[in-house]
Amino acid sequence: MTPGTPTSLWLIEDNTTFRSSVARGLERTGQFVCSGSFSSAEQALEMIQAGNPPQAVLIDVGLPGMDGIEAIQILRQQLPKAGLIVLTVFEDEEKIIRAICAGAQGYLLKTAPVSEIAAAIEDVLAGGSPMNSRIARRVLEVFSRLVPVKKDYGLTSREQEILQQMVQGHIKKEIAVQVGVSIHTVNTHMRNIYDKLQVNTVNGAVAKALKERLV
Amino acid sequence: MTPGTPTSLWLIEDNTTFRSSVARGLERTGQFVCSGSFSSAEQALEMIQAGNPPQAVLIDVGLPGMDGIEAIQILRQQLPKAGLIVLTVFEDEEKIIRAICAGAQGYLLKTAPVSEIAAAIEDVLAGGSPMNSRIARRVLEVFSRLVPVKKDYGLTSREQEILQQMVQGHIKKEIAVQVGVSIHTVNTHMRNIYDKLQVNTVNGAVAKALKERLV
DNA sequence: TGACAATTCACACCATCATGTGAAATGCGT
DNA sequence: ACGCATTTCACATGATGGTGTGAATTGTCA
Repeated sequence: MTPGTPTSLWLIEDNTTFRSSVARGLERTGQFVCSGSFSSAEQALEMIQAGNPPQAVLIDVGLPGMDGIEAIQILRQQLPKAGLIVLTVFEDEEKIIRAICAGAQGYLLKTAPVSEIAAAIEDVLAGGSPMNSRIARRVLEVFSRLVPVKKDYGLTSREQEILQQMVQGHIKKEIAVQVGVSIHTVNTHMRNIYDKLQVNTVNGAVAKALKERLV
Repeated sequence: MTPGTPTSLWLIEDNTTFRSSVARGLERTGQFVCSGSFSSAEQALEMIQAGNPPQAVLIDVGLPGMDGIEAIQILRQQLPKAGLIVLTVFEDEEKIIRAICAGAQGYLLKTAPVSEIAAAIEDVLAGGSPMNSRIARRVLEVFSRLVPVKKDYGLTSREQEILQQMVQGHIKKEIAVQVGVSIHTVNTHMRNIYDKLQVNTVNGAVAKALKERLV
């Protein structure tokens, strides 16, 4: 990046001291110019109307007033071309997930040094998604929970097939027709499934199947 | 990390030249010792039986023979305590996702310098998930598409509570005791839940609750 | 205060499920 | 050829679930 083309930034952060500190640190590199500095999301959103959009936005999700997640959603809509980086203390899993789903492209901790923040901004604008690795771990955990590794309870293919039908909300009678066997057979398979999964109700089996992605 | 406690590593990579190069580079730091160096996943899996498991594994997913994804799954099961880092060329999205779902905790490009690989290993063992930022971007994109939007079926708090109990595999009688109401009340709530979720069996409700993260 | 949602409880009927018990056919590997 | 797992089917009984119907209480909001 040549000194002649600094990247324009917005900072949204209620802690004025911290905000100024980051702004000064980033500007000192010569790579950035802070064209907006706001203590609330509302202020930043007003500024959008005035034009002159930034190339990247650093936003704290623990803001007073408007919910940080909501702010990210709106910024993503209003500034589709801008890089959007969340700068935060270590949040709970749910908040991280929601921020990502809202459209955040980077996720850094406030403890990150200015050099790391600067690198992250460039990274986001180059098509990457810099993330603190501990946050990344959380993301991957949730991610793989959505599609976890199949545990092996030794279910046979027929048992898996019937369990899958159960997960789809069908009752035994329907499954019998669907699979093409008698209801007695379905009954027997269900018993064996219960034994193998160590449950004793349909809902227990369905819950276990979905939680552990057995089907 | 003191020089007296090097981290034991396995490298699984079919390109012998590259593998040796990485091994030498990592050992030269004094932080690591390559206790295993394999050109196929099969070889590594055999070694597991012999005991002496590594603290971390670097694996290429573009291996000949056994599918790299499958290898990761088995390694994750057999070496649950080991850090598992994928070292690869830039793969297609589907492969990245599957590797992560299989249990990979880090995802680096083969072009990464040894210093970055070394840092990544330490990072994984410290509870992080270092990822190349371009790969992270791909993950976030899929992620934000994959995570279901929490639909609002207008379940009341009591209904949510009872649905949650159902998901845990309890039967109505048990729920009545647990929640502290009569079984008739549980019955009524379940009816309303069925109406709202548009299902008519427990397993249907449980399935919907888990699939759409209602509980 | 009156409308409305949420929560609670009750009875009854039939459907469905869980479980004990028994048995037969098939296929696979040793 | 023999054992073993898988899959199939059957009968029976008590427990549990699903649904129609009705009603009382509580709290909230207009």
